[in-house]
Amino acid sequence: MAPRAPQTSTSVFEPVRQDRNFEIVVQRVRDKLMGGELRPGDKLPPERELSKQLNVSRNVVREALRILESAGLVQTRKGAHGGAFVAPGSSTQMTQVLGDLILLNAIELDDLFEARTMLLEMILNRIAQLEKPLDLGPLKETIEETRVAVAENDSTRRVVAARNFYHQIAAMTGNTALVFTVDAQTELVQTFLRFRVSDMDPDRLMTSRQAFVDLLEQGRIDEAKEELRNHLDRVHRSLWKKNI
Amino acid sequence: MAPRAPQTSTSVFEPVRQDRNFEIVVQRVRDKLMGGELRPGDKLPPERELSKQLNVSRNVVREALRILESAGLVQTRKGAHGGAFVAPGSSTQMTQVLGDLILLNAIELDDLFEARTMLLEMILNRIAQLEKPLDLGPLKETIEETRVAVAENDSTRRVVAARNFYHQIAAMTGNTALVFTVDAQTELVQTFLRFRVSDMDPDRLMTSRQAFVDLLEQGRIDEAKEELRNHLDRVHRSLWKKNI
DNA sequence: CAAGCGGTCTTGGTCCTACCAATAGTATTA
DNA sequence: TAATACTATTGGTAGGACCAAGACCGCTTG
Repeated sequence: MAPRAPQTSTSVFEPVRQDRNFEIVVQRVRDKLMGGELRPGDKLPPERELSKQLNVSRNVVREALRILESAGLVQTRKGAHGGAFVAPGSSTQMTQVLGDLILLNAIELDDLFEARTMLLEMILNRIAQLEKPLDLGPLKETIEETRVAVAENDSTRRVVAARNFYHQIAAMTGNTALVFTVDAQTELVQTFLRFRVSDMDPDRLMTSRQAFVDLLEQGRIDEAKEELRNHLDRVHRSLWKKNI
Repeated sequence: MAPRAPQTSTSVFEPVRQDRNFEIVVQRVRDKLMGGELRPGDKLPPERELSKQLNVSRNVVREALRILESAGLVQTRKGAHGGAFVAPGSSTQMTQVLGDLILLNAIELDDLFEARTMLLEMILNRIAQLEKPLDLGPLKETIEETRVAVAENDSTRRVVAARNFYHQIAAMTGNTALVFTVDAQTELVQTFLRFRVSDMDPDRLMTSRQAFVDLLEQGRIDEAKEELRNHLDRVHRSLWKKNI
C-alpha cells in the first residue's frame, strides 16, 4: 500500500448530536400526537416524573413544555391533579403568528386587510356553489346578538358577536381550514382595533349586517359580496387612521 | 352607624399577580419589538445579564427565550458572541401551526387542500386584475430549474423549485400576506409528501408547468387557472393515497 | 347533619449553583 | 507565517431547594 498522506480528516465523523435535549422532548410528544397515542384532553406525566422517564433534567422538560404550550398543543394547570394536558385546536396560535409577522415587518398590515377581504369574497363564491339550501339561523341569531350589544352599549359582547359573524360565514363552507383562517384574521384585526369599537357607527353597522343576510337569503350572493366588501373597507380604513 | 353584617368580603381584593414570570419577560420583548426598539438582526443581552436586569432567575429567562424562539421571533447561537438575535420573519411558524392543527384533528387534510386550491385560484384572479404587464421571468427560470432537477433526478432541487414556483405566483400579486400563506401551505404539503416526490410523473409535471406559464403569457388566465387546478388535484390526490 | 374551616399532598413556578460544550478571538509555537 | 493551543464568553444541562396554587379529606362547630 502506498503511504497515506497525512490529510486533515475530512468530515469522516459526523457530529454525534446537534438537537438540543428540549427539542428532542418536544419531538417525542409530537410523535405521540401523530401516532394517536396522545389525544386532546389527555394528561402528560408530571414534570418530575417525565424528567425521570426521559432521563433529562426537569429544566429541559419545562423548556420543552413551554414550546409545546406556546404552540397551542398543551395547556398547563397548577396544583394537585394539575399538569400538562393536550389541548384542543384553536385559532389563537395562527393569530399570534400573523401578528408576529406584522411585528417583524414581514407582512404589511394593508396586505393582510386585502387578503382578508379576498378570502371572504372567495368564501362567498364557495357558498354560492353549494347545493344545499343555506342555514342562515345562526347568522341571524348573531345579528340579533349584535343588535342587543349595540343597544346596551356592551362593547365586549359586540366584539364577540362580530367574531361569531365572520366565523359563521366561514363555517357555512364546511371547510375547517377556512374557518380557522378567518377566525385568526378576525381576532388579529380586533386586536388592532382594541378599544376603538365605538368608532364604528352603530346604525351603519346594523344596516350593513341586516342587508347582508337579507341578500344572502334571497340568493343575491354578488350583492351580498359587495355589501360585505364595503363594510370591510370601512373597518379597515378606520383602523388605518389609527395606525399612522 | 348601623352594625355591619359579617359578610364574606366579596371580591374586594384582586389577585396580586396571575401572569407567570416568563410570560412577562416574553411580553417585554414583544413590546420592544412593537415599539421598534428591537429590530431584526439585533442581539438581546446574554441570559445571565438579562436575568439580572429583569430580576428573575436565568431559568425564567430561558423559558421565555424558548417561547420567543418557537414563535420565530428570535434565533439563538452558542459560544462567544452568541446569544439571542431578533429573527427576520419566515413562513415556517405558520407551517408549524397549520401542521399542529392537523395533528390535533382540528383541521381536515382535505379541507387544507381545498383551501390551497381556492387560494391559488383567488391569486390568479387578483393577477388578472393587475394593470401592469406580468414579469414572467422568474417563473420561467424556476421552470427551467425544475427541468434540470427532473433531468438529473435531484429530488431536493425539485422540491425547492416547486416551492419557488408557487412562491413566485403569489409574489406576482405583491401581497406579502398571500405570499406567506402560500409558502406555508406549500411547505406543509411538501412535508406530507416527503420522499414521494418521485410519485409524480415527470413528463406530466413539466407539461403542466409549461402549459401554465404559456397560458399566463397569452393572458388566458382562466385556462391557466384550470391547468393549475388540475395539477393541484393530482398532487393532492396522490397524497391522499398515502394518508389512508 | 350540614357548612365551613384547616391541614395535607400533589404539582407547577421560581431560584440558585455548578458544570459542560461550542465558538470567536488571542497568544504561542513550530 | 501558519498551524496550534489557550482563554473568555455564552448557551445547554443537571440537581436540589423552596414557594404557591389547587384538590381532597377530615375535623370542628353551629
